[in-house]
Amino acid sequence: MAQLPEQRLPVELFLDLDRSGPVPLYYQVAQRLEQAIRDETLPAGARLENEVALASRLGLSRPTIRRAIQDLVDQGLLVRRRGIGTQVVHGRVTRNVELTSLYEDLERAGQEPTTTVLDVASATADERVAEALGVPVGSPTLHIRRLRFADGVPLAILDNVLPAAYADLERDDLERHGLYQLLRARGVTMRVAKQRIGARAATAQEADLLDLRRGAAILTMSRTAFDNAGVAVEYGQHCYRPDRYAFEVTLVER
Amino acid sequence: MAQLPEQRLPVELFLDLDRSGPVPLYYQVAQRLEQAIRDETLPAGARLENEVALASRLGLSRPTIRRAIQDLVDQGLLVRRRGIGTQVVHGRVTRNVELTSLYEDLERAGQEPTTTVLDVASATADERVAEALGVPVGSPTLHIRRLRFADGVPLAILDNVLPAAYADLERDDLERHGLYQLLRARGVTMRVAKQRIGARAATAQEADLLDLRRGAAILTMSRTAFDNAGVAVEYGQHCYRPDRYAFEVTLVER
DNA sequence: AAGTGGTCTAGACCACTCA
DNA sequence: GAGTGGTCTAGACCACTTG
Repeated sequence: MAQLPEQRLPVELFLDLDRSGPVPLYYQVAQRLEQAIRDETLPAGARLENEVALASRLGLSRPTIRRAIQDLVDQGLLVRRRGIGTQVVHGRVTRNVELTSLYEDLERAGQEPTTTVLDVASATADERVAEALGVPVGSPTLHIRRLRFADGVPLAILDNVLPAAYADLERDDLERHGLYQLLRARGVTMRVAKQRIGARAATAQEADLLDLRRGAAILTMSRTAFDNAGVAVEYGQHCYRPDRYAFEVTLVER
Repeated sequence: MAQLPEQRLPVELFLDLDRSGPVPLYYQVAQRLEQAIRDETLPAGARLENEVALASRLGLSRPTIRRAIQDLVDQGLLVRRRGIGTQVVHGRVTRNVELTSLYEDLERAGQEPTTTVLDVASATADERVAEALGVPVGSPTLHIRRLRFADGVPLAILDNVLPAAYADLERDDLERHGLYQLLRARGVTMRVAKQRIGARAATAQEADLLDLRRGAAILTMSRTAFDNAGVAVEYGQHCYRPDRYAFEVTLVER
């Protein structure tokens, strides 16, 4: 595969770094590099200037530059080889799957998300829920069952269980906003999510809700999300219409 | 949620750090911390000793300790909060989904993977393949179609396309080893993979091969993998029996 | 031999949280 | 105010790749 020559990015790209604001320097650098990759100022295969030179040219220390580059490596945009250099990965640039909710994914994709709340009820944790949330069996919880539409077409059935601390979530709020939005508005920060993605045949009820034939294939995802204290915030079991939704994942070897 | 007291890990855990060998110090530290979490020496919710104290106690610099901790944060095992400290995440500890192949996943799970090669043939890249591999339309490629069994039960149909550089892959090798094993044996290092996971109904042929009813739900995954030069090595389209396979993914907010 | 990224050090100052 | 993680610096030495 053709090895493109080293690319010296114009310093101008980095002239507006803000050293006094709250945004870290490595983040500002990473943003500008990412932009250069996305608009193909740095095309696939291009070799980056070496770290030491780049650092000195931008007036930053090498660790700061390294941190910026590492972030892009972790996103699958760059590849580093010792003794060789840093290059832009070939292949289409995909958005990173961050810890977002379906609602936000749809908004970003320009599809209009709407929600019908099928059920909101207090309940106690059975064994499965207790295991997932890390609470004792029988603990009070809130069960939510929603139907999510994209541009008016039914897309997913969302079953969620939350610890009782969030029992004051209102039906109205859930119709108008995504669950993660509502949680964030109460100061909860989701930090880690463990997901399991599978498939199965739709039940009669699911097929009915999603406007599918009974027994049609559906995509399933179960997830437990944890906040920045490491405590489970939410356990969800979702199923999606596979003709309208898929998961994108980028894996990077560290 | 209960906040467990600070946990001072015994220095003994870290006494056998090897400063002369090729294994980085941060990696050795991360391994020992991970082990302590997995065997619940550090139980869920436990607070770690602060970075500065830990560094001085182990005779390492703070950046080295930070790097070790960061690795575990990226794996979803630890959570950090400024002004508060570092804690072990609640919830079951899951193995990290690394950039592995199905063959290796099965081996690690103790299921015996076997493979039937359905077809191996040279071909030229159509538009879809060209796009995925980043090669011109019409480029020579190698198509491979395999049926993968776990403990003798059909599990997945694996369709793969590779650049012509790997056209010498033998049917025999493919029956006996995983594709990624064979690639690694030729010095290829996979670094980045972009996957798309979905579902659909099985075709008659797929149902036949996987021992399912026609129209049964199957789990699908398409993937492009890139080597450490950022060049596409493999494009795969796989489908799985959903009653015997699912994808596990851990997401971490950076 | 020259050039690259990988690791490690020893500090410094800051922002945030809690009592 | 004391303690925590977050950022940043300016070096150093090493391992690896290429010519």
